[in-house]
Amino acid sequence: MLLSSQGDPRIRMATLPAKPDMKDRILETADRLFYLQGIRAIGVDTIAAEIGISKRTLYNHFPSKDALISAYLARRFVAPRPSEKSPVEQILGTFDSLERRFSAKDFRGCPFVNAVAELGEDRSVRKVAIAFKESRRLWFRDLLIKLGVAQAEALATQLALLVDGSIAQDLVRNDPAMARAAKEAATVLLRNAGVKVGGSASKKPRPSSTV
Amino acid sequence: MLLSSQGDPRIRMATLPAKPDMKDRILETADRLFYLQGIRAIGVDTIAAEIGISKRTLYNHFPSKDALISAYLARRFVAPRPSEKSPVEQILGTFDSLERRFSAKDFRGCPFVNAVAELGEDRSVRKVAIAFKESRRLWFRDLLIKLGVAQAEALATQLALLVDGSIAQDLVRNDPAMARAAKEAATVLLRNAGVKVGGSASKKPRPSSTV
DNA sequence: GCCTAGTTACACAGATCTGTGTACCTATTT
DNA sequence: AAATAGGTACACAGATCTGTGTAACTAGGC
Repeated sequence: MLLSSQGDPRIRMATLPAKPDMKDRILETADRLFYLQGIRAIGVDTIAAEIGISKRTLYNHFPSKDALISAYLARRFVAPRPSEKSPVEQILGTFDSLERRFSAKDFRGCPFVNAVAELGEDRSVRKVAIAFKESRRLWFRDLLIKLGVAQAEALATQLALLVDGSIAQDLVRNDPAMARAAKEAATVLLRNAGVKVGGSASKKPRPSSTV
Repeated sequence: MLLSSQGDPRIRMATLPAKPDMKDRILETADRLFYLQGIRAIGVDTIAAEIGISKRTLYNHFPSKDALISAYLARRFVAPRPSEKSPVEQILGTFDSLERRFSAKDFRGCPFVNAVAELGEDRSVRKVAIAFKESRRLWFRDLLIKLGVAQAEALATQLALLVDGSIAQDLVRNDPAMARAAKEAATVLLRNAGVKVGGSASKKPRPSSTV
Protein backbone atom coordinates (compact mmCIF):
# COMPACT_ATOMS: atom_id res chain seq x y z
CA MET A 1 0.00 0.00 0.00
CA LEU A 2 2.70 2.45 0.86
CA LEU A 3 4.54 2.11 -2.38
CA SER A 4 1.70 2.66 -4.75
CA SER A 5 1.50 6.40 -4.49
CA GLN A 6 1.57 6.64 -8.28
CA GLY A 7 -1.82 5.11 -8.66
CA ASP A 8 -3.43 6.97 -5.83
CA PRO A 9 -5.48 9.79 -7.27
CA ARG A 10 -5.25 11.67 -4.01
CA ILE A 11 -1.54 12.32 -4.40
CA ARG A 12 -1.88 13.97 -7.78
CA MET A 13 -0.67 17.46 -8.51
CA ALA A 14 1.70 17.45 -5.57
CA THR A 15 -0.36 19.73 -3.35
CA LEU A 16 -3.91 19.23 -4.45
CA PRO A 17 -5.80 16.79 -2.25
CA ALA A 18 -8.60 14.51 -3.31
CA LYS A 19 -10.19 17.22 -5.40
CA PRO A 20 -10.20 16.61 -9.12
CA ASP A 21 -12.03 19.90 -9.35
CA MET A 22 -15.59 19.07 -8.59
CA LYS A 23 -16.81 22.02 -10.60
CA ASP A 24 -15.12 20.72 -13.70
CA ARG A 25 -16.53 17.27 -13.18
CA ILE A 26 -20.02 18.67 -12.89
CA LEU A 27 -19.59 20.80 -15.97
CA GLU A 28 -18.10 18.00 -18.00
CA THR A 29 -20.91 15.65 -17.09
CA ALA A 30 -23.57 18.26 -17.72
CA ASP A 31 -21.99 18.95 -21.07
CA ARG A 32 -22.10 15.34 -22.11
CA LEU A 33 -25.67 14.77 -21.00
CA PHE A 34 -27.04 18.07 -22.24
CA TYR A 35 -25.46 17.58 -25.61
CA LEU A 36 -26.38 13.96 -26.12
CA GLN A 37 -29.89 14.00 -24.74
CA GLY A 38 -30.99 17.59 -24.77
CA ILE A 39 -30.99 20.32 -22.16
CA ARG A 40 -34.62 20.02 -21.21
CA ALA A 41 -34.40 16.25 -21.15
CA ILE A 42 -31.74 16.23 -18.43
CA GLY A 43 -32.51 17.24 -14.87
CA VAL A 44 -30.00 18.27 -12.27
CA ASP A 45 -30.76 15.08 -10.35
CA THR A 46 -29.63 13.06 -13.33
CA ILE A 47 -26.37 14.96 -13.56
CA ALA A 48 -25.64 14.58 -9.87
CA ALA A 49 -26.51 10.89 -9.94
CA GLU A 50 -24.25 10.33 -12.94
CA ILE A 51 -21.28 11.73 -11.03
CA GLY A 52 -22.32 10.12 -7.78
CA ILE A 53 -22.61 13.34 -5.82
CA SER A 54 -25.51 14.87 -3.99
CA LYS A 55 -27.70 17.41 -5.64
CA ARG A 56 -26.70 19.82 -2.90
CA THR A 57 -23.09 19.73 -4.00
CA LEU A 58 -24.11 20.59 -7.53
CA TYR A 59 -26.06 23.58 -6.32
CA ASN A 60 -23.08 24.65 -4.23
CA HIS A 61 -21.11 25.07 -7.44
CA PHE A 62 -23.80 26.40 -9.75
CA PRO A 63 -26.56 28.62 -8.40
CA SER A 64 -29.15 27.33 -10.87
CA LYS A 65 -29.66 25.10 -13.84
CA ASP A 66 -29.62 28.17 -16.03
CA ALA A 67 -26.12 28.97 -14.83
CA LEU A 68 -25.11 25.44 -15.67
CA ILE A 69 -26.59 25.79 -19.15
CA SER A 70 -24.69 29.02 -19.69
CA ALA A 71 -21.46 27.42 -18.55
CA TYR A 72 -22.15 24.50 -20.87
CA LEU A 73 -22.53 26.74 -23.89
CA ALA A 74 -19.55 28.86 -22.92
CA ARG A 75 -17.50 25.70 -22.70
CA ARG A 76 -18.60 24.69 -26.19
CA PHE A 77 -17.51 28.02 -27.57
CA VAL A 78 -13.99 27.16 -28.65
CA ALA A 79 -12.31 29.42 -31.15
CA PRO A 80 -10.39 27.65 -33.91
CA ARG A 81 -6.71 27.63 -33.06
CA PRO A 82 -4.24 29.19 -35.46
CA SER A 83 -2.71 26.77 -37.92
CA GLU A 84 0.43 26.55 -40.01
CA LYS A 85 -1.42 25.11 -42.94
CA SER A 86 -2.34 27.09 -46.00
CA PRO A 87 -5.66 28.93 -45.96
CA VAL A 88 -7.12 26.59 -48.56
CA GLU A 89 -6.12 23.56 -46.54
CA GLN A 90 -7.63 25.08 -43.44
CA ILE A 91 -10.89 25.86 -45.17
CA LEU A 92 -11.28 22.49 -46.81
CA GLY A 93 -9.86 20.73 -43.78
CA THR A 94 -12.85 22.03 -41.86
CA PHE A 95 -15.03 19.64 -43.79
CA ASP A 96 -12.64 16.73 -43.28
CA SER A 97 -12.77 17.29 -39.57
CA LEU A 98 -16.55 17.55 -39.76
CA GLU A 99 -16.62 14.19 -41.49
CA ARG A 100 -14.59 12.67 -38.69
CA ARG A 101 -16.90 14.14 -36.09
CA PHE A 102 -19.97 12.94 -37.94
CA SER A 103 -18.56 9.44 -37.86
CA ALA A 104 -18.22 9.53 -34.10
CA LYS A 105 -21.06 7.94 -32.23
CA ASP A 106 -21.47 10.85 -29.87
CA PHE A 107 -22.05 13.52 -32.45
CA ARG A 108 -25.46 15.09 -32.26
CA GLY A 109 -25.45 18.29 -34.24
CA CYS A 110 -24.44 21.80 -33.29
CA PRO A 111 -24.96 22.43 -29.58
CA PHE A 112 -25.83 26.06 -30.22
CA VAL A 113 -28.41 25.37 -32.87
CA ASN A 114 -29.85 22.64 -30.69
CA ALA A 115 -30.02 24.94 -27.69
CA VAL A 116 -31.79 27.63 -29.67
CA ALA A 117 -34.20 25.04 -31.01
CA GLU A 118 -34.93 23.82 -27.50
CA LEU A 119 -34.97 27.05 -25.56
CA GLY A 120 -36.11 29.36 -28.34
CA GLU A 121 -37.01 32.60 -26.73
CA ASP A 122 -34.07 32.67 -24.33
CA ARG A 123 -32.05 35.79 -25.05
CA SER A 124 -28.70 34.83 -23.63
CA VAL A 125 -28.70 31.51 -25.43
CA ARG A 126 -29.36 33.17 -28.72
CA LYS A 127 -26.65 35.69 -28.01
CA VAL A 128 -23.90 33.14 -27.54
CA ALA A 129 -25.18 31.12 -30.50
CA ILE A 130 -24.98 34.17 -32.76
CA ALA A 131 -21.51 34.96 -31.48
CA PHE A 132 -20.36 31.44 -32.24
CA LYS A 133 -21.75 31.40 -35.75
CA GLU A 134 -20.26 34.78 -36.45
CA SER A 135 -16.86 33.78 -35.13
CA ARG A 136 -16.71 30.91 -37.57
CA ARG A 137 -17.81 33.11 -40.42
CA LEU A 138 -15.08 35.60 -39.57
CA TRP A 139 -12.53 32.83 -39.43
CA PHE A 140 -13.50 31.83 -42.96
CA ARG A 141 -13.49 35.44 -44.07
CA ASP A 142 -9.99 36.13 -42.81
CA LEU A 143 -8.64 33.08 -44.57
CA LEU A 144 -10.34 34.16 -47.77
CA ILE A 145 -8.85 37.62 -47.47
CA LYS A 146 -5.44 36.03 -47.16
CA LEU A 147 -6.21 34.27 -50.41
CA GLY A 148 -7.02 37.56 -52.04
CA VAL A 149 -10.65 36.69 -52.65
CA ALA A 150 -12.59 39.77 -53.62
CA GLN A 151 -15.96 38.83 -52.17
CA ALA A 152 -14.60 37.37 -48.96
CA GLU A 153 -17.58 38.39 -46.88
CA ALA A 154 -20.15 36.80 -49.13
CA LEU A 155 -18.14 33.66 -49.72
CA ALA A 156 -17.47 33.24 -46.02
CA THR A 157 -21.20 33.32 -45.37
CA GLN A 158 -21.75 30.69 -48.01
CA LEU A 159 -19.10 28.42 -46.55
CA ALA A 160 -20.72 28.81 -43.15
CA LEU A 161 -24.02 27.76 -44.70
CA LEU A 162 -22.41 24.60 -45.99
CA VAL A 163 -20.99 23.81 -42.59
CA ASP A 164 -24.30 24.25 -40.81
CA GLY A 165 -26.18 22.52 -43.58
CA SER A 166 -24.04 19.43 -43.35
CA ILE A 167 -24.35 19.44 -39.57
CA ALA A 168 -28.14 19.66 -39.71
CA GLN A 169 -28.33 16.95 -42.35
CA ASP A 170 -26.04 14.67 -40.40
CA LEU A 171 -28.02 15.26 -37.23
CA VAL A 172 -31.07 13.90 -39.00
CA ARG A 173 -29.56 11.30 -41.30
CA ASN A 174 -26.47 10.21 -39.43
CA ASP A 175 -24.57 10.26 -42.67
CA PRO A 176 -20.95 11.46 -42.63
CA ALA A 177 -21.08 11.72 -46.43
CA MET A 178 -22.86 15.02 -45.88
CA ALA A 179 -19.50 16.50 -44.94
CA ARG A 180 -18.00 15.28 -48.20
CA ALA A 181 -20.83 16.78 -50.18
CA ALA A 182 -20.30 20.08 -48.41
CA LYS A 183 -16.58 19.91 -49.18
CA GLU A 184 -17.27 19.36 -52.84
CA ALA A 185 -19.62 22.32 -52.94
CA ALA A 186 -17.06 24.42 -51.08
CA THR A 187 -14.43 23.50 -53.61
CA VAL A 188 -16.63 24.66 -56.45
CA LEU A 189 -17.34 27.93 -54.70
CA LEU A 190 -13.66 28.53 -54.01
CA ARG A 191 -12.64 27.82 -57.59
CA ASN A 192 -15.41 30.09 -58.79
CA ALA A 193 -13.91 32.85 -56.66
CA GLY A 194 -10.57 32.38 -58.37
CA VAL A 195 -8.92 30.31 -55.67
CA LYS A 196 -6.62 27.55 -56.86
CA VAL A 197 -7.62 24.32 -55.22
CA GLY A 198 -5.49 21.28 -55.70
CA GLY A 199 -7.04 18.00 -56.90
CA SER A 200 -10.70 17.14 -56.81
CA ALA A 201 -12.64 17.46 -53.62
CA SER A 202 -11.77 13.91 -52.66
CA LYS A 203 -9.28 12.89 -50.05
CA LYS A 204 -6.31 13.25 -52.37
CA PRO A 205 -4.04 16.07 -51.33
CA ARG A 206 -2.18 15.74 -54.64
CA PRO A 207 1.56 15.24 -54.78
CA SER A 208 2.36 18.43 -56.63
CA SER A 209 4.66 20.90 -54.96
CA THR A 210 4.03 23.86 -57.20
CA VAL A 211 2.12 26.82 -55.97
CA MET B 1 -80.25 0.75 -38.55
CA LEU B 2 -80.70 2.03 -42.04
CA LEU B 3 -78.07 2.67 -44.55
CA SER B 4 -75.47 5.28 -44.39
CA SER B 5 -76.50 8.41 -46.18
CA GLN B 6 -78.08 10.20 -43.28
CA GLY B 7 -75.42 9.10 -40.86
CA ASP B 8 -72.65 10.00 -43.17
CA PRO B 9 -70.28 12.26 -41.30
CA ARG B 10 -69.52 14.23 -44.43
CA ILE B 11 -73.12 15.33 -44.63
CA ARG B 12 -73.19 16.20 -40.99
CA MET B 13 -70.17 18.34 -41.45
CA ALA B 14 -71.94 20.19 -44.20
CA THR B 15 -74.89 20.96 -41.98
CA LEU B 16 -72.90 21.96 -38.95
CA PRO B 17 -71.12 25.16 -39.75
CA ALA B 18 -69.97 26.15 -36.28
CA LYS B 19 -67.91 22.98 -35.79
CA PRO B 20 -64.57 23.34 -37.54
CA ASP B 21 -63.62 19.86 -36.44
CA MET B 22 -62.33 19.93 -32.93
CA LYS B 23 -59.57 17.55 -33.86
CA ASP B 24 -58.27 19.97 -36.46
CA ARG B 25 -58.42 22.83 -34.04
CA ILE B 26 -56.40 20.89 -31.52
CA LEU B 27 -53.86 19.88 -34.09
CA GLU B 28 -53.54 23.36 -35.50
CA THR B 29 -53.00 24.86 -32.07
CA ALA B 30 -50.54 22.17 -31.06
CA ASP B 31 -48.68 22.78 -34.29
CA ARG B 32 -48.36 26.48 -33.65
CA LEU B 33 -47.25 26.13 -30.05
CA PHE B 34 -44.94 23.17 -30.59
CA TYR B 35 -43.25 24.90 -33.47
CA LEU B 36 -42.90 28.32 -31.91
CA GLN B 37 -41.95 27.32 -28.41
CA GLY B 38 -40.70 23.77 -28.60
CA ILE B 39 -42.36 20.42 -28.09
CA ARG B 40 -41.06 19.84 -24.60
CA ALA B 41 -41.84 23.39 -23.62
CA ILE B 42 -45.55 23.02 -24.31
CA GLY B 43 -47.79 20.87 -22.14
CA VAL B 44 -51.17 19.51 -23.09
CA ASP B 45 -52.75 21.82 -20.52
CA THR B 46 -51.36 24.79 -22.38
CA ILE B 47 -52.76 23.58 -25.68
CA ALA B 48 -56.20 22.93 -24.22
CA ALA B 49 -56.22 26.29 -22.45
CA GLU B 50 -55.22 28.08 -25.65
CA ILE B 51 -58.25 26.65 -27.46
CA GLY B 52 -60.48 27.03 -24.45
CA ILE B 53 -61.38 23.38 -24.18
CA SER B 54 -60.94 20.93 -21.35
CA LYS B 55 -57.94 18.68 -21.22
CA ARG B 56 -60.33 15.77 -21.30
CA THR B 57 -61.56 16.73 -24.75
CA LEU B 58 -58.02 16.84 -26.02
CA TYR B 59 -57.37 13.36 -24.73
CA ASN B 60 -60.59 12.18 -26.34
CA HIS B 61 -59.10 13.05 -29.72
CA PHE B 62 -55.50 12.08 -29.16
CA PRO B 63 -54.60 9.17 -26.91
CA SER B 64 -51.34 10.71 -25.75
CA LYS B 65 -49.02 13.63 -26.22
CA ASP B 66 -46.81 11.40 -28.32
CA ALA B 67 -49.69 10.83 -30.73
CA LEU B 68 -50.14 14.57 -30.92
CA ILE B 69 -46.47 15.05 -31.66
CA SER B 70 -46.63 12.48 -34.43
CA ALA B 71 -49.68 14.15 -35.94
CA TYR B 72 -47.88 17.49 -35.72
CA LEU B 73 -44.89 16.22 -37.66
CA ALA B 74 -47.07 14.40 -40.19
CA ARG B 75 -48.92 17.64 -40.74
CA ARG B 76 -45.68 19.48 -41.39
CA PHE B 77 -44.66 16.94 -43.98
CA VAL B 78 -46.00 18.64 -47.08
CA ALA B 79 -44.62 17.55 -50.41
CA PRO B 80 -43.82 20.37 -52.84
CA ARG B 81 -46.65 20.73 -55.31
CA PRO B 82 -45.93 20.37 -59.00
CA SER B 83 -45.24 23.63 -60.77
CA GLU B 84 -45.43 24.96 -64.31
CA LYS B 85 -42.25 26.90 -63.93
CA SER B 86 -38.97 25.85 -65.40
CA PRO B 87 -36.76 23.57 -63.29
CA VAL B 88 -34.22 26.33 -62.79
CA GLU B 89 -36.89 28.72 -61.61
CA GLN B 90 -38.24 26.11 -59.25
CA ILE B 91 -34.83 25.40 -57.79
CA LEU B 92 -33.84 29.00 -57.31
CA GLY B 93 -37.36 29.95 -56.32
CA THR B 94 -36.93 27.68 -53.34
CA PHE B 95 -34.52 30.17 -51.89
CA ASP B 96 -36.77 33.11 -52.64
CA SER B 97 -39.55 31.44 -50.77
CA LEU B 98 -37.15 30.64 -47.94
CA GLU B 99 -36.28 34.31 -47.76
CA ARG B 100 -39.94 35.23 -47.46
CA ARG B 101 -40.42 32.67 -44.71
CA PHE B 102 -37.35 33.89 -42.86
CA SER B 103 -38.80 37.37 -42.88
CA ALA B 104 -41.99 36.20 -41.22
CA LYS B 105 -42.06 36.67 -37.49
CA ASP B 106 -43.25 33.16 -36.83
CA PHE B 107 -40.42 31.33 -38.53
CA ARG B 108 -38.36 29.25 -36.19
CA GLY B 109 -36.26 26.84 -38.20
CA CYS B 110 -37.05 23.43 -39.55
CA PRO B 111 -39.61 21.63 -37.40
CA PHE B 112 -38.02 18.27 -38.14
CA VAL B 113 -34.52 19.31 -37.25
CA ASN B 114 -35.84 20.99 -34.13
CA ALA B 115 -37.78 17.90 -33.14
CA VAL B 116 -34.73 15.68 -33.57
CA ALA B 117 -32.68 18.15 -31.56
CA GLU B 118 -35.26 18.12 -28.78
CA LEU B 119 -36.27 14.50 -28.70
CA GLY B 120 -33.02 12.97 -29.85
CA GLU B 121 -33.34 9.28 -29.28
CA ASP B 122 -36.91 8.97 -30.47
CA ARG B 123 -36.99 6.57 -33.40
CA SER B 124 -40.23 7.58 -35.05
CA VAL B 125 -39.32 11.24 -35.00
CA ARG B 126 -36.03 10.57 -36.69
CA LYS B 127 -37.77 8.43 -39.24
CA VAL B 128 -40.15 11.11 -40.42
CA ALA B 129 -37.37 13.70 -40.33
CA ILE B 130 -35.20 11.56 -42.60
CA ALA B 131 -38.12 10.99 -44.94
CA PHE B 132 -38.74 14.70 -45.17
CA LYS B 133 -35.14 15.59 -45.89
CA GLU B 134 -34.90 12.88 -48.47
CA SER B 135 -38.10 13.95 -50.19
CA ARG B 136 -36.70 17.41 -50.71
CA ARG B 137 -33.44 16.04 -51.98
CA LEU B 138 -35.30 13.87 -54.48
CA TRP B 139 -37.34 16.84 -55.58
CA PHE B 140 -34.12 18.69 -56.36
CA ARG B 141 -32.68 15.65 -58.04
CA ASP B 142 -35.61 15.16 -60.38
CA LEU B 143 -35.48 18.78 -61.45
CA LEU B 144 -31.76 18.47 -62.10
CA ILE B 145 -32.33 15.36 -64.17
CA LYS B 146 -34.83 17.32 -66.26
CA LEU B 147 -32.07 19.83 -66.80
CA GLY B 148 -29.77 17.10 -68.00
CA VAL B 149 -27.30 17.54 -65.18
CA ALA B 150 -24.90 14.63 -65.06
CA GLN B 151 -24.24 14.53 -61.34
CA ALA B 152 -27.83 15.14 -60.32
CA GLU B 153 -27.58 13.08 -57.15
CA ALA B 154 -24.53 14.85 -55.80
CA LEU B 155 -25.74 18.30 -56.75
CA ALA B 156 -29.15 17.67 -55.23
CA THR B 157 -27.48 16.80 -51.95
CA GLN B 158 -25.47 19.99 -52.09
CA LEU B 159 -28.54 22.10 -52.74
CA ALA B 160 -30.24 20.43 -49.79
CA LEU B 161 -27.24 21.37 -47.67
CA LEU B 162 -27.66 24.99 -48.66
CA VAL B 163 -31.33 24.92 -47.77
CA ASP B 164 -30.75 23.43 -44.34
CA GLY B 165 -27.72 25.60 -43.77
CA SER B 166 -29.64 28.77 -44.42
CA ILE B 167 -32.47 27.58 -42.20
CA ALA B 168 -30.11 26.82 -39.32
CA GLN B 169 -28.33 30.12 -39.74
CA ASP B 170 -31.57 32.05 -39.84
CA LEU B 171 -32.85 30.21 -36.79
CA VAL B 172 -29.89 31.56 -34.88
CA ARG B 173 -29.34 34.93 -36.49
CA ASN B 174 -32.82 35.88 -37.65
CA ASP B 175 -31.34 37.11 -40.87
CA PRO B 176 -33.28 36.54 -44.09
CA ALA B 177 -30.14 37.42 -46.03
CA MET B 178 -29.01 33.88 -45.32
CA ALA B 179 -31.47 32.74 -47.97
CA ARG B 180 -29.95 35.12 -50.49
CA ALA B 181 -26.49 33.86 -49.72
CA ALA B 182 -27.69 30.31 -50.24
CA LYS B 183 -29.27 31.28 -53.52
CA GLU B 184 -26.04 32.81 -54.75
CA ALA B 185 -24.13 29.70 -53.82
CA ALA B 186 -26.76 27.55 -55.52
CA THR B 187 -26.43 29.62 -58.67
CA VAL B 188 -22.69 29.04 -58.75
CA LEU B 189 -23.17 25.32 -58.26
CA LEU B 190 -25.76 25.13 -61.01
CA ARG B 191 -23.61 27.05 -63.48
CA ASN B 192 -20.67 24.85 -62.61
CA ALA B 193 -22.82 21.85 -63.53
CA GLY B 194 -23.50 23.35 -66.94
CA VAL B 195 -26.93 24.73 -66.21
CA LYS B 196 -27.78 28.03 -67.83
CA VAL B 197 -29.00 30.41 -65.21
CA GLY B 198 -30.36 33.76 -66.28
CA GLY B 199 -29.08 36.96 -64.66
CA SER B 200 -27.09 37.15 -61.47
CA ALA B 201 -28.40 35.60 -58.30
CA SER B 202 -29.94 38.87 -57.27
CA LYS B 203 -33.60 39.74 -57.29
CA LYS B 204 -33.79 40.46 -60.96
CA PRO B 205 -36.00 37.67 -62.24
CA ARG B 206 -36.43 38.95 -65.75
CA PRO B 207 -38.48 41.73 -67.32
CA SER B 208 -40.95 39.46 -69.10
CA SER B 209 -43.96 37.82 -67.52
CA THR B 210 -45.09 37.88 -63.95
CA VAL B 211 -46.13 34.22 -64.08
C1' DG C 1 -7.05 19.56 19.60
C1' DC C 2 -9.94 22.75 16.90
C1' DC C 3 -11.64 25.24 12.98
C1' DT C 4 -13.14 25.59 8.38
C1' DA C 5 -14.61 24.18 3.92
C1' DG C 6 -16.60 20.85 1.27
C1' DT C 7 -19.54 17.05 0.96
C1' DT C 8 -23.47 13.91 2.14
C1' DA C 9 -28.07 12.19 3.20
C1' DC C 10 -32.47 13.30 3.22
C1' DA C 11 -36.63 15.62 3.69
C1' DC C 12 -39.42 18.87 1.64
C1' DA C 13 -41.73 22.85 -0.73
C1' DG C 14 -43.85 24.06 -4.76
C1' DA C 15 -44.40 23.83 -9.52
C1' DT C 16 -45.52 21.30 -13.62
C1' DC C 17 -46.47 17.45 -16.34
C1' DT C 18 -49.08 13.34 -18.37
C1' DG C 19 -53.00 10.89 -18.05
C1' DT C 20 -57.48 9.13 -15.79
C1' DG C 21 -62.06 8.96 -13.47
C1' DT C 22 -66.48 10.68 -12.99
C1' DA C 23 -70.54 13.09 -12.96
C1' DC C 24 -72.87 16.49 -15.47
C1' DC C 25 -74.43 19.13 -19.44
C1' DT C 26 -76.21 19.97 -24.22
C1' DA C 27 -77.44 19.40 -28.77
C1' DT C 28 -78.80 16.28 -32.34
C1' DT C 29 -80.92 12.11 -33.86
C1' DT C 30 -84.29 8.69 -33.71
C1' DA D 1 -89.32 11.69 -25.10
C1' DA D 2 -85.33 8.93 -25.05
C1' DA D 3 -80.91 7.80 -26.53
C1' DT D 4 -76.55 9.03 -28.13
C1' DA D 5 -72.34 11.64 -28.90
C1' DG D 6 -69.47 14.85 -27.61
C1' DG D 7 -67.97 18.45 -24.48
C1' DT D 8 -67.26 20.38 -19.60
C1' DA D 9 -65.71 20.77 -14.88
C1' DC D 10 -62.84 19.25 -11.70
C1' DA D 11 -60.48 16.37 -8.75
C1' DC D 12 -56.72 13.42 -8.49
C1' DA D 13 -52.87 10.00 -9.04
C1' DG D 14 -48.22 9.70 -9.80
C1' DA D 15 -44.12 11.24 -11.80
C1' DT D 16 -40.60 14.66 -12.31
C1' DC D 17 -38.45 18.96 -11.84
C1' DT D 18 -35.94 23.01 -9.61
C1' DG D 19 -34.31 24.60 -5.59
C1' DT D 20 -33.78 24.89 -0.28
C1' DG D 21 -32.96 23.60 4.60
C1' DT D 22 -30.50 21.09 7.91
C1' DA D 23 -27.79 18.12 10.62
C1' DA D 24 -23.96 15.24 10.34
C1' DC D 25 -19.61 13.67 8.49
C1' DT D 26 -14.70 14.14 6.75
C1' DA D 27 -10.74 15.95 5.52
C1' DG D 28 -6.73 19.43 5.76
C1' DG D 29 -4.72 23.62 8.05
C1' DC D 30 -3.75 26.20 12.30
